[in-house]
Amino acid sequence: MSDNKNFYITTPIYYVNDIPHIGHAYTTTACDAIARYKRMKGYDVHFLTGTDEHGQKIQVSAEAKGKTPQELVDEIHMNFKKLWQVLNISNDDFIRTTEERHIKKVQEIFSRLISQGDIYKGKYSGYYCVPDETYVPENAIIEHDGKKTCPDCGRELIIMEEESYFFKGSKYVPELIKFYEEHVKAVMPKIRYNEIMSFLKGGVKEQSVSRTSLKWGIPVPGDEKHVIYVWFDALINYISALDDKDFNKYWPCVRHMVGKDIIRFHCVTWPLMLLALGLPLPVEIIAHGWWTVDGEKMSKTRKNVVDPFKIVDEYGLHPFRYFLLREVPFGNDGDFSELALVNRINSDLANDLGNLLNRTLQMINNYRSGIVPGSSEISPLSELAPEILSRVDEAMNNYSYDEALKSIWEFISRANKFIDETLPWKLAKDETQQGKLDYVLLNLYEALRLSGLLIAPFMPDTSKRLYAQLGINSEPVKMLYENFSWGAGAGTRINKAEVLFPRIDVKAWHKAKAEVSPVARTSEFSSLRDNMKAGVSCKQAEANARVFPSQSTTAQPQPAPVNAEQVNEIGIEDFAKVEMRVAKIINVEEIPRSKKLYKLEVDLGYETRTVCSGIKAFFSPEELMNKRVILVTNLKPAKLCGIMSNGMILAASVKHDGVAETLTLLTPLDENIPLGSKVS
RNA sequence: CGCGGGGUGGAGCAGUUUGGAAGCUCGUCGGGCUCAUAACCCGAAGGUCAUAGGUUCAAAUCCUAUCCCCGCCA
Repeated sequence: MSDNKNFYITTPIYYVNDIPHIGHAYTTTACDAIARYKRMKGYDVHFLTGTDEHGQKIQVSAEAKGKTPQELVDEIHMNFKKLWQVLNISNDDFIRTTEERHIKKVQEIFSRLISQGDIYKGKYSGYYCVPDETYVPENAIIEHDGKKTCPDCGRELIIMEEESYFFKGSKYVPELIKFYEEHVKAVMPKIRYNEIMSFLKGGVKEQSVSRTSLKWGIPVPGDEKHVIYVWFDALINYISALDDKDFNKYWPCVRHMVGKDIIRFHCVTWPLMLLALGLPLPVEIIAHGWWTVDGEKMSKTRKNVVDPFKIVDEYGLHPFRYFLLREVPFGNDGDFSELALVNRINSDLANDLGNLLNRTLQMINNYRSGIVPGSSEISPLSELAPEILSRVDEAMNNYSYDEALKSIWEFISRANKFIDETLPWKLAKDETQQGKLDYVLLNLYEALRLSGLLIAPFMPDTSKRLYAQLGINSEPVKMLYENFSWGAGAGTRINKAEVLFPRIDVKAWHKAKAEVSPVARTSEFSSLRDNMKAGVSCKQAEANARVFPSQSTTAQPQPAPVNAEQVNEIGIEDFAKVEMRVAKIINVEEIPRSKKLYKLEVDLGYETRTVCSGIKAFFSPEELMNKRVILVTNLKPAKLCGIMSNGMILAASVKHDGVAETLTLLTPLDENIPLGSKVS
C-alpha cells in the first residue's frame, strides 16, 4: 500500500473513434468505485480519464465525412464525456491527446530522450502490407506458395524501408525486471505479472516510435515529416494531465487500470519510458478481463456491443454499476447478459437490500412512530460490522470488487436473518419485551446505515436514496468510514419507506424480450451499412439492422408486434446505391477457425473476387460449386476471420428465435444469364 | 506445433499458485414466518471436479497424453 494518503488512479485513454461500450464502462466504473472508496477512506484522490484522438483511423473517417480530424474529434469525444456523466463517474480530470498541455509535454519528453541519446533516428525496414498500411512482424507472416503474405488480408507483403526514430528502451529492461522482482504487486493479478515477467525475460526489441506514413499525430519536434507513434503519444497522457504541483503530489502514487489486452504497453513500454526519464514507476497496474455478451465475443467491429446508455436507460444506473462490479471475479473475463442483470436486480438489490430497508422502516414506523430507538446492547450485527469493514478494505486494496460486494451482502443477509431470529412483530405485542424491541430496531437501522455507507462507492445515488429514507440528509459518498459509530443513529426521525429497487417480473420480461432483440444496440451509430462493412455476417447484419429504430425512452421494455419486423422505408435512390450482379461460385474453401464462414471465389465475368459468407452450416462445398448467385458488389470490403471479403451473397432465411434454421441462396432462374449482369 | 482463456451438481461460477473431508449464487423440492417488494429464514435433493494414465498415505489441485469449447484484442 502507499505510504501516504494520496491516490492517483487512471483509466486508459479511450480511442475516440470507438463507440463507447460495456468494456469502456467497466474499466471506468471500476476506477470510479476505487476512487470513491479511497476518498471515503480519507485519501486525497486524483482520478483521470480521457480520449486518445490521433491516428490513421481518425484521419480516414474525417476525410470520409468531409471534416478536419480536429473537427471530428471535437465532436465525437463527447460520446465518452456523455457516458461518464450518465454513469456518474467522479473523475477529476479528462484529458484529450489533442490538447495543448498534452502535445507540449509529449514533444518535451521526446526531445529530452533524443538529447540524452535514448531516442535516435535510424532506418526501419520490414515486411509491409500496402493495402493495410501496416508492418507485419516476422512471426506473424504467413508463407503462402513461397510468398510472404499478410495474416490479415492474405495479400503479398513487400519489403519496405523508411526513416524512423527508435527508442532504446531495451537498455532499461534489467532495471525493470529488478523492479518487478522487488514489487510483486506492481502488476495485478498474478497471472498478468507472470506473463509480463516471462515476456521481459524473453528480451525486448528497440521500438520504432515515429511514423512518416500518417499526418494526424504529434509532429516530432524539429523533424516535422515524422509523427510520434500513437502509443508513445498516448501513454504520456498520465503525466501530461498533471501540472507541476499535482505531478509531485500524485505521480508517486499512480495506479493504472487497464484491460488485459494492453498490459504490454503499460507494463513494459511505459515503465521503460519512465525509467529513461528517471521517474518513479507506477505503484500498481491493474489488468481486468473482458466481457462477452450472451456468451459471445463482443467487439467494436462486430457491433454486437452492449450499449451502456441503453442498459442504463432500461434498468437504471445503479443496477448496471452493481452488476459490472459484482458479477465477475477480479481479473477474470465475464459474461454480460440482460437476464443475469435482471436476476441480480431481483435477488440482491430488491430482495436482500431493498426489502430489508422496507421491512425495517415499516417496523420503526409502526412500533416506534418513526423514531429510531436507542440501545447499547451488543448484537450479532454490531459484532460483525468491524469484520465486514476490514474485509471490504482488504478486498478493495486488491481491487476485488466482487469480494467486497459479497462481504457487504453477507452483512445484509445477516441482518435479514437477525429479523427472523428476534421476531420483532412478536416483541411488539408483548409489553415486557419493549427493551428488546428497541434493541432489534436500533441494530437493524444501524445495519442499514452502515450498508448505505459501504455501497456508496459502488452505487453513490442508491446510497443517497437509502440515506434519505433513513432520515439522513448528508450524502454517504462525502462521509468517512472511520466516522461511523454504531448506535449514533438513535433518535433519528425516519422518512417514509419507498421501494428502493422494484422487482422485475421475469416472466413478463421474457415475454417482452422475445419480441425485441436480446442485446441493446445503438441506433445512433448503427446502420445496415455499418453492420455490413464491420464484417458481421449477412444474417447478423440484417438482424442488427432490423432491430432498430428504437427510441430510448421508457424504463420498461415496450412489447413490439410479433411478426412485423421494423424496417425503415427507403426511397428508390437508396436502393439504387446497392449494386448487385450475377456471379458464379468457382471455388469454396473452408476457414478452419470459423464454423460459420466459407471463403468463396466468385466469378463476375469481368473479374473474380473473394467473398466470405456465413453459410457453412447450410451447404457443403460441393453444393455450392458452380452455383450462380446474386452478389452485392459495392459493399465496402471487410475482414472476416482475417480474410478480406469483397461483397455479399444474398440468401433468404427462416428464423426461429433469431437463429436461422433454413437458408436458401438467391439464384437466377435462367442458367444462361451472363455473369456480371446487373440486378435491379 | 501462432497466442491466450476454459471444461467442477439443472444454469452461472469460486476453489488449482502453497495437494489434506467438494463450495457459492440462482433454480428445484419440503418446512417456517407474516414486519416486508409473492419478499425473508431453515432444511433437502443433485457432482466418478472433460477423458486416460502417473506421482503420493492423500489429487479438482502436481506430472504426461488425449478430447472438446471459446476468443484473437476493450
